[in-house]
Amino acid sequence: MTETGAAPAPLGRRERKKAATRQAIADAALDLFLERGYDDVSIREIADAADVSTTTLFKHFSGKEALVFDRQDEMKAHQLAVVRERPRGQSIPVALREHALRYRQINPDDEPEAAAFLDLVGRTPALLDYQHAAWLENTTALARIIAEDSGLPADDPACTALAHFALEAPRAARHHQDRAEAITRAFDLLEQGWQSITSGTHKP
Amino acid sequence: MTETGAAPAPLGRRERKKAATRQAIADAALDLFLERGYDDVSIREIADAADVSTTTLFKHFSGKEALVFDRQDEMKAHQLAVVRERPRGQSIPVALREHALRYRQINPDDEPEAAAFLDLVGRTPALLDYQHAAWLENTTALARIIAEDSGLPADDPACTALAHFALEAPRAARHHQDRAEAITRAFDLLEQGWQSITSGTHKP
DNA sequence: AAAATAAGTGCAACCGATGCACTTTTGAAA
DNA sequence: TTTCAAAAGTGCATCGGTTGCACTTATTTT
Repeated sequence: MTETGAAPAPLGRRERKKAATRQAIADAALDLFLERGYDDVSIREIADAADVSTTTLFKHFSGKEALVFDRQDEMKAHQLAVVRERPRGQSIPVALREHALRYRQINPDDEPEAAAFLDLVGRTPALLDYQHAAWLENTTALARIIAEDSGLPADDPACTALAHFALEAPRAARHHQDRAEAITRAFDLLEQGWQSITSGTHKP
Repeated sequence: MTETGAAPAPLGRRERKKAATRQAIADAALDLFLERGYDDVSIREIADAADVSTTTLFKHFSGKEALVFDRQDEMKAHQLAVVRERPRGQSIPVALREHALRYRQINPDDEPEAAAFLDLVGRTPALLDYQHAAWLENTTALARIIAEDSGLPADDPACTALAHFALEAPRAARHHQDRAEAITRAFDLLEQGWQSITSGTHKP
């Protein structure tokens, strides 16, 4: 009753509690994962650590992988923003390339949390797959942006192809020692092809 | 006692029985899958139908998906062969494109079994993912062929990128009504890019 | 105050998969 | 032939992820 303030947003007590529970679960999960590795932590353990039942856990998260990528939505939005707000004159493939390269460049001394997180994902195949699948969900949105930008029809298959390949580029570079260079070369291929398609060749 | 012949190949009784068991399992699995759908058939049912234990089943197949793609090895080999034995003068991307297009063109009236199989795979996400992963395992081999053919170093990232993207092309075309056209356009992008890379830039 | 809503609980169960100890078959050596 | 070791197969128990169901709370609405 005496609690007056603390209601800046239109969030009822209920929704706040829900959010808190969700956060508690995600935090507990990430702690355990970082400490012992993804595969060596069970759902039951996480639920115990967060002091909820496994049933409750699965009402908040669609699966085990989703516990790790709690904020994947933000990353996806960020990726699209990078393309939309790219410097004038910069091509879309280049913007995507820069984004891909930047993502891999986090300094362990600078951002230890982010580094540990990336490491966790990087050494867990299940997480790599999940992340990549989520990544690809941006294909359609990205294709639309490309189409708008180049004046092609919104459903032009070439736009989808470029979007898909660009999102796939980091994976294509996976097995090379120098990943950054491999990514660059993959994007070179795409950019050259894209130039040919959008400029010349159409009508001889 | 009266069984005299029937040992033309260097296959002992043992290996024949093993192969028979494996085949029985795969057949039972495919029958059930086609009849009721992949997700609605359990491993235990398949094992029962083939009259073996689940333990035995898993000694023959690495997982549930592997029951469906019993002959994936042949398909992979075939794919590489298509590239190696392509008509003189035909580029590698074109050979891959033709192969990709041909794979999708099976006439239900002509090859009902193959059609039913493709349909089963096509409507089961788990199987699509598994198939695609197996598909991508050809990336390295394909990259090597591309490198040899174009005189680039065997580990040139551009070759890996082209191989990866080409294998990815069918997926990029997934959401278009006219899949064949979408695949063609995706390969156009790759081919143009590849030409630019291999013709120009080498040594000015 | 009562009814409607939604969070959370507890439990049992299913499914894919694995490990272990055990029996049977089979190929070949003794 | 007898014997022996490897390999195939079995049975069972168990694990971890996931879901369904019936049930108790807490909060919101009427």
